[in-house]
Amino acid sequence: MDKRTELIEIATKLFSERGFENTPLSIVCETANVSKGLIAHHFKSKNGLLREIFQRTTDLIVEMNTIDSVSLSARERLLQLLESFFSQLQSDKLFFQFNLNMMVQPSTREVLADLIEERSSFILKATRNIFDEIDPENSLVKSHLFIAELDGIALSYLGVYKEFPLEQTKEQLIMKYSMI
Amino acid sequence: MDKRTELIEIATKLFSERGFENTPLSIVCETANVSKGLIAHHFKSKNGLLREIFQRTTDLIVEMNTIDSVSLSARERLLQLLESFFSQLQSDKLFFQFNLNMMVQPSTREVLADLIEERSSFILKATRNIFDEIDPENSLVKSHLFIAELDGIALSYLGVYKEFPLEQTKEQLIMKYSMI
DNA sequence: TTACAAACTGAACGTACGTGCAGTCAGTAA
DNA sequence: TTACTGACTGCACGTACGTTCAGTTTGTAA
Repeated sequence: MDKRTELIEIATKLFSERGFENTPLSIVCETANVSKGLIAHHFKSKNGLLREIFQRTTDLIVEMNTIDSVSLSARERLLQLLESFFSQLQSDKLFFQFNLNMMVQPSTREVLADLIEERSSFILKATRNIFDEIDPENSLVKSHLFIAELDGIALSYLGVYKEFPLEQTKEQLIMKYSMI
Repeated sequence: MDKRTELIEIATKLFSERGFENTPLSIVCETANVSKGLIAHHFKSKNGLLREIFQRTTDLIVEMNTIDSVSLSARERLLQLLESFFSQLQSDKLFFQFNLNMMVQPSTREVLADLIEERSSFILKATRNIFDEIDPENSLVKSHLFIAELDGIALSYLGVYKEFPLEQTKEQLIMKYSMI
């Protein structure tokens, strides 16, 4: 594999597991069997590497939210969104760990400010598209609440509550949003 | 004021604003006008300082959740909990910033593992007490969902969405949980 | 084969940071 | 006054880490 993309994959994993600040480049290099110089060459700096990784995860999110927006009712799209959220949450904890990390930590938030802004406004717009069809009057609040709900679930499931009942929560939510 | 508690207050603020890893002791000392040695003397280490701060915020949470649990119906307690959550969220952003930070960042999570466990199990138990009275069958799932909802709102309001409609969200939630 | 660019190495530099420690100073009990 | 304790200082040590850069290798087009 391309050393460049290999570096990105390895750094993504390490940054997710250990946090950005707590992952020295030396460990990234060790794991990838490259020299520090190569990272400078490809990404200019540690921050540069981070920004590229974050951008890639944004691309992934955008992709997930745009493939299927055709010819489905709002409720169907909502349920599909829930499905993909929960399956992603189960299959790729690190993905959420990474994103939560970046959003919450002040130092990374600064580095990524513009990219975070871009991503979150996209997510809000996509969600609002759905709720506009369901309850145009309150679509803004309901979108925010929906997003917050999912983020909160990820937060609880990821680290705080080891015994978080993911399956039952999913059922609850699907029930709730089926009757909307 | 006591230098010790002054140090705790200053460090709390700085850790909240800048994150733990990104706040060298030198800055804490500069702000408090003390030497590094004093921190070692009182708290043994930077981690020691962090643990004491975290413990104090836990005490605060416990206090908030226990004063009023007498002679009110479950629904009333739930609404009261919502009230105090939202008023706290508006008046003390840093409090939530700090706690989210500690929960999400892998390195601090490790340092605080036992304290986090202790705190979160307390919160779950307190919340479950309420939902046991409302819907014993699903009290576990509903408690988790409730907690996640609030955490998610804090997360959105705090940093990701500058224009988060806090007032309307509060109204929505109060409405929803009044009809429970 | 030559020439040039991109990939990549390795070592060195500078510095930022947590910890340890010897020592000063203030308060207090005998 | 003496002796003891805890608050507190200031410096220095060690080291971990990001960046830089001169130089080497690899790939590729002419």
